[in-house]
Amino acid sequence: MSNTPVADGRATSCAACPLRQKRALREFSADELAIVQRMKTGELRMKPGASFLRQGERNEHFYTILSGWAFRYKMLPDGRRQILNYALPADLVGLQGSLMVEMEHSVEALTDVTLCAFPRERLWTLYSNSPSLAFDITWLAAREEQLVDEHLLTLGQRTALERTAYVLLHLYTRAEEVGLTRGSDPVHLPITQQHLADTLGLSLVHTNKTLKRLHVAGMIRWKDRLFEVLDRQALAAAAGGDITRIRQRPFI
Amino acid sequence: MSNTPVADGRATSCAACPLRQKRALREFSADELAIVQRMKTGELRMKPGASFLRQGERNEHFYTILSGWAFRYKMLPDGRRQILNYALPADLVGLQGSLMVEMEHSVEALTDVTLCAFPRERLWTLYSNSPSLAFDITWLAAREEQLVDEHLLTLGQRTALERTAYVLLHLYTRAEEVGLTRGSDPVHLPITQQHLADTLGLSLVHTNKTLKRLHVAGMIRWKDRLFEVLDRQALAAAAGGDITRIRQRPFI
DNA sequence: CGCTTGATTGATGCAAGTCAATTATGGTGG
DNA sequence: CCACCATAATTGACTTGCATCAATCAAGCG
Repeated sequence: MSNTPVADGRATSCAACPLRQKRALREFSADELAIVQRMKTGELRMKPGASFLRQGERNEHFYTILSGWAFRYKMLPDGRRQILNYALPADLVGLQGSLMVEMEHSVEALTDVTLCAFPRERLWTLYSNSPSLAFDITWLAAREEQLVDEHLLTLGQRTALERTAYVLLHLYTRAEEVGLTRGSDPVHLPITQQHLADTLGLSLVHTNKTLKRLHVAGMIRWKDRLFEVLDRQALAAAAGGDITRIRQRPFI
Repeated sequence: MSNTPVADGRATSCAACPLRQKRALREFSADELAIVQRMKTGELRMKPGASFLRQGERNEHFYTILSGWAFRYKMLPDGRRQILNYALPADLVGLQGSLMVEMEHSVEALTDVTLCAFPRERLWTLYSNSPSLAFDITWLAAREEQLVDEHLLTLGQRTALERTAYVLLHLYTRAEEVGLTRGSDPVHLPITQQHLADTLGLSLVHTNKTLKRLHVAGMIRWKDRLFEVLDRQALAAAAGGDITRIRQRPFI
């Protein structure tokens, strides 16, 4: 198999994928690159607020996030919403809907999002042609579950203050991991307090008051979508332990 | 490859695996059966209360539950415990610990448990030799995440009464799926109210009082480890929607 | 028979929810 | 340029769902 970049009308060739540069992501062989390239059908752009995967619907593609932020969520019939997790660049979304009959959650864009699309049928081809990539996909699924496990511990056992500290530190750390911190500290955190409340399982008002406590204590600054950790030690302590970091990770 | 059952000192041959009978589980080809058989190193028996996979430790095996109940949980340094999910026959546990460096949660037996053990290195062999089984493993990982997602919605958004109704209905349904209902109705539910409280993220006392409400309303009966759904309609309504059932599922 | 584990119940307190009003802030059309 | 509107953040007053504390009861069991 050739390692020549495939030239085709698509926006980006996988060999030139900007995500490949990231230190946190594992290297691909030329073979693997070619397989992913052949599986990719194109790119998709989403506007903030667009739900591109919806609970109850069958989805024909799954996606890797090339750029932007999104979030996975579930809703109850009466409108209560629980945000399950956030999806950042290099994260895989919609895999569940490709394996099962239909999606059991929805995914919505928070910023302009660029997605790399793979048709669900070709997942099977990938499993037949590349055990290593199949392994990576399982790894990503297991990693996602691990994050949800941690979130579950947070909602079930931590107090409002601990929860808030934990989730903020978690988001900050993940943004760092994929190089979303410009320069030193502040990250662009494209969520409202309502999103945070729906993540924490708290009311909007109480979320606001808890944030204020963290702010007054000098641990964080969050203004105009810019988020800054001022005292990581203290924030980690308030969260009840630091965040589990991932060394090297695969992505498709 | 032969479809003759492999005779070797092990307790059960995979071809004769009692779980194969279950309607809910997908059929295996002779090839697949042989591969699983070769991967299996033996069986393990656990006593109630034994934690056979532990948070922070590296585990050399992952397991399929052949019989019995177990639960996955995480703990905070100060002892607070969150039960993430329960593991019933045909469920896979410890996969995460085989993919990642170490376990991020623990698993403890609730009853006598028989496990089918697979060494972590052979997972790679399986991915190389059987795309279909690799696919099944990913399916199981995605399914587990789906269950945790639902649980997260429950803890984040549902009230104590809704939570309790939901989790009980969930457990009952899953027990049904793998044929744990003897005769018609009552299931052996091998958990204490403390387990349930740690699952729901509620205090023991409040869990007890909420159970009583469901009992008084004539929806459930739970006495001496025997659990019965008396009014499924009402219980589902109290839970805020019925449980997502799975038609056909794979297992390893 | 006393010990331990689990279930049950009442009294009291507090963390978080709800209600309601006010203050930015930015967009937009007259 | 400004009046108008919608979205988001903030704050105070009041309410409540769930936690905590503290007994009591029931059942197995060595």
